[in-house]
Amino acid sequence: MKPKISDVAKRAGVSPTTVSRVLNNRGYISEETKTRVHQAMKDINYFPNDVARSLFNKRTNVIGLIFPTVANPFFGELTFYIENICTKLGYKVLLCNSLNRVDEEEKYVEMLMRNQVDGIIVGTHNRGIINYHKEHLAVVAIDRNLSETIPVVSSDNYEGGKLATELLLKKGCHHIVHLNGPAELETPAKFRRKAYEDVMRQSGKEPITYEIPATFDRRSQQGIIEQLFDEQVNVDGIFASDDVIAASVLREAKRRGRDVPSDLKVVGYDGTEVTQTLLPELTTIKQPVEQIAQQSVELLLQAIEGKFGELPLETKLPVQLLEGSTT
Amino acid sequence: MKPKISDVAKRAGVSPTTVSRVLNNRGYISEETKTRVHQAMKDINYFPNDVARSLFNKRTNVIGLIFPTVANPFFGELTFYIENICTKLGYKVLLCNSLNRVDEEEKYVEMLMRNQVDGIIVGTHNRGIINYHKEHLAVVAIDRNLSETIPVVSSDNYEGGKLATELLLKKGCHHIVHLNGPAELETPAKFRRKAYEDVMRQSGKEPITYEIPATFDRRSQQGIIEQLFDEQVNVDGIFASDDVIAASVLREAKRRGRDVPSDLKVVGYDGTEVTQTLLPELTTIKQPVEQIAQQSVELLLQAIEGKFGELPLETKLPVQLLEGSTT
DNA sequence: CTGAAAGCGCTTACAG
DNA sequence: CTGAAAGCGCTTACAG
Repeated sequence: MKPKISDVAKRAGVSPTTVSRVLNNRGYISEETKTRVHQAMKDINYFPNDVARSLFNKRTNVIGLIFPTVANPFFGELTFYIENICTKLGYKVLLCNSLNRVDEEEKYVEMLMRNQVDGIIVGTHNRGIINYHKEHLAVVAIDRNLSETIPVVSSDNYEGGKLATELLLKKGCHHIVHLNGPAELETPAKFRRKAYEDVMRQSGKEPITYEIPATFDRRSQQGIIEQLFDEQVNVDGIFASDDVIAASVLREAKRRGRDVPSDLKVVGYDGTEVTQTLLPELTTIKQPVEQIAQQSVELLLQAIEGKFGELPLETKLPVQLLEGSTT
Repeated sequence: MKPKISDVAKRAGVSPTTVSRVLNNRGYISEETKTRVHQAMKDINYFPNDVARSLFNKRTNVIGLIFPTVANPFFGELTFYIENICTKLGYKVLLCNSLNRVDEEEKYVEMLMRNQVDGIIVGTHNRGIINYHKEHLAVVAIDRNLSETIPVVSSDNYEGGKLATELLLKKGCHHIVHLNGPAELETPAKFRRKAYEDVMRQSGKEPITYEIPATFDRRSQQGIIEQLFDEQVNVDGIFASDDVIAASVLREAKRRGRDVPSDLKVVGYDGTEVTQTLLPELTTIKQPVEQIAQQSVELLLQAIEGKFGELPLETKLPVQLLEGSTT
């Protein structure tokens, strides 16, 4: 059996109350008792049971993370930073990969509620579920508009879309196509699309957007990309919704004998460390991943402390154009 | 206030005991009571508190994951699969990214213990800590020998190292260098090195291994790679310890005007989806990531159920050579 | 078929 | 400075 507080108490010859006080450094305790208790804890290799503590305190110091998949470099890196920051601040991270499937997300949210997490950071697209439980839940969204009252942290998507599109124009592209997630998702990524469309129209060009399903399913992504090449035979510039998609575009281009960048120019989005290492040639818009993590956690902790009204509903962080050799 | 079982009981006009029974589907309850209780739960939007349940049951259904960093595609993908499998089986995942730092791992293990996780899957190198707590802990290691009694799941590292080295030889390389983690870590990856050395010696060549620090620190990785190129001026084949390192090698080769594959051939290790998409040219040894996840979770659950003696201490899963254009 | 009581391991007023 | 009691929200013998 694992030792408990009463075992420590017995061995130190004090009451459980006193052991608890030593543990929490609360109230006055004589140095001598303190030492005896500490020694007893060591002797029997005692560790406090945080489950019991949480039950009493109504505070678990656990936060839930719901992302499509940490297998994607952007979410992997984001999760890494968030977890690190949380650990430093005494919070633990319960991880959920929903692949953007609505039914999964529903189950995850319920699971997190049952486990009494103090808050949730969400990077998936589902609006309804969170709202439903809102009263009891501190929530921050990353790059998703979940509701009118949930703070959103994101990169400056409009600026990113603008930088990407302007670069392609500057480099002489005439027939530029954009790949983006489904329009109905209402994510701030729609501002990437908006920027693309604005810039295109300003220079008298017709914007064309192909929509990639949100399910992170390679096959359907590949399908859309092939469709794009099939239908847009004159395409000479592609602004992809993320770097992995951009990589698939490069691959398909190669397969079709299109030379990059002379024949076709490609810009991605995200610019994670891994992408930068594996595919440094890719021109991309770099999101400030660590800053996004930092801001999200900070806002969430404030929400947990009950400072709802004072939280900024929108936090836009600066992007950076990284020019490689695909443009 | 969140509703609790007694609130449900009051509204349904029964005792808390009965509500608990309905919740757990235990014992005989009249259909009518069941319906009334369910209705009451709906009415007041009741969710069971799993913290209280865990306290009573001495079972949290949480498992801890300790990996260097989910920002690395291999661990990101592995974590994705593990989390998905766990969720299907009713387990939740508490995530820890230690970057292989021993002091962090120590803190993480203690944190997981305090949180009464049912088991831990470890993919970091530290031996001591886990042993210390062993009595109370179900543990499975991925690609790490943590102790003589902890089951290890890994890809067939020897076979992988053999395939990689033999391919480089077959392609006509004379001066092949291997990059691997620190030898003192005692990970099964040392069999990659062993295979490399065996194959080299069998063909009358001198094996040369450069050691990459385990800290996932780009700068020091880059330092070693530059050192390799500086010192091994005739190098015409490199077998890297993972795909990200291999990508850095390719980059450095380019910087130095070495043409791949005519001038220098490169083989990586891991072959994750992301690598395959971002850098399909890379020849690599593909680990069966999903199988590794599946096996690890299965073994851990068996360990949790107390079946220690019967567990295989070594599970080696088959690798696959993926030939790209870097060899 | 249903309920009152005790207890999971901890903490915090309250009393001394 | 220290301890006995009550309670966090749940579950499970035990009794009826």
